[in-house]
Amino acid sequence: MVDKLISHINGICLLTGDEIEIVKELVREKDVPRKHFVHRAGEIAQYSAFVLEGCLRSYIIDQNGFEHVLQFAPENWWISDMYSFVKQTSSELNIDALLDSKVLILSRDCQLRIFDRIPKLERYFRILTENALASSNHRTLDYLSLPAKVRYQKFCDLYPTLINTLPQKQIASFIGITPEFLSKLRGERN
Amino acid sequence: MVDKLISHINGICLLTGDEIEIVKELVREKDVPRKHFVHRAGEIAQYSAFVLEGCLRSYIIDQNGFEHVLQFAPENWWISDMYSFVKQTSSELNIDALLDSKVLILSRDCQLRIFDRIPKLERYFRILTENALASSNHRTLDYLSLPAKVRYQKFCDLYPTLINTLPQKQIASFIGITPEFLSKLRGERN
DNA sequence: GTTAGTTCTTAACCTATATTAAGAAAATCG
DNA sequence: CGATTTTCTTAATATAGGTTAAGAACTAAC
Repeated sequence: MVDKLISHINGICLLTGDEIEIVKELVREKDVPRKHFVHRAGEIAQYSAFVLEGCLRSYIIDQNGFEHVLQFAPENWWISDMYSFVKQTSSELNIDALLDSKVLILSRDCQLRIFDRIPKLERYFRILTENALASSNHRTLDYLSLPAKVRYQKFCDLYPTLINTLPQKQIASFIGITPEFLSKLRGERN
Repeated sequence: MVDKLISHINGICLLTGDEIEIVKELVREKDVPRKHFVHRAGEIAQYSAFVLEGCLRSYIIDQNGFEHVLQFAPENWWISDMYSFVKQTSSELNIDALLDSKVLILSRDCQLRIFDRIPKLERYFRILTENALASSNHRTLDYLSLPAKVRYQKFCDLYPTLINTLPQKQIASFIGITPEFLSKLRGERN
């Protein structure tokens, strides 16, 4: 199963046989059944997770007890609380599985140490982070400038797979509206 | 003036004398008077800018002609259209100066080439990008979970300098409300 | 220092989206 | 399979924040 990560890395920068071995030793495989947590608010994020199967999500719970989804992570995505993972401070995010999932976990410690041994991996993560930032910026702009209906349409275009596998209320939460309002939008002709 | 960038880099990973020389050759200093552009929507973002003095901003103009601020860049910040800069696709953002400013510009080309010569700089940008993503995530969560008034208070706490130097309408745009509504919020007791 | 352009404030009115509630449909689990 | 929980829909009502407009307060430019 680790091969899935290796080929993801190879898609960005080619690893030698030795380097592949090192990577294999650093990550640990883990099953995450639906509704089980990978990380909880209040803790420091020690790990980043690469999704082999299934789908995870990160979200906060606000003062009124409502959940707000920051990220979905289907197959081949990394997920963590970036803020806590990078600054090693207490986290506000929860990360759990929306479907029965299988992940690889990598600790921040290992990650930083590996950057010195395999600079290619620093490049790999630099590129992933750049892409994530670019997407995040896009999402912010959509938020600032588009009404909910258009944000929903864009979500459907961008993540057609998720539309069919995830409950609508999760998607409503991601685009920043209530499930009731999303249901209403969907009910409207065209 | 380039020294300002050098010490910013040194704050994250120490450069040798030789490396400093290389950096100095790669960037170009540029004056940007208030209201002048560093980058325009429709073009591909060739450059990222490091602000030496003054303050820049990136923003989109929506279908109704309204501006929405994605980022402010006061002294010692980098600014670019990350999406366009990374993917080398046509940009939707404008970047201009809110105050008379002085910047250093670095092309994507140079940046990528320098990563091979000075891996330390790949690390520098990897770390900056991680931090930017962590902040961006935070902003998204605030957006999803907090009312405008609280977002404004957090902005004041986070960027006390900007509150005094920038017009309120720019700040309203950044936190995602109209200037009229911000004025109303500020008028309310406590 | 006058003029012209911005920015800020206030207030009346409007709208997108939230809230509440209750039933229908679907998914999960024993 | 039936029972229970979760999700989805619909509709009535409520509200945060937008729109419009007009005057006041700044700022910049000559």
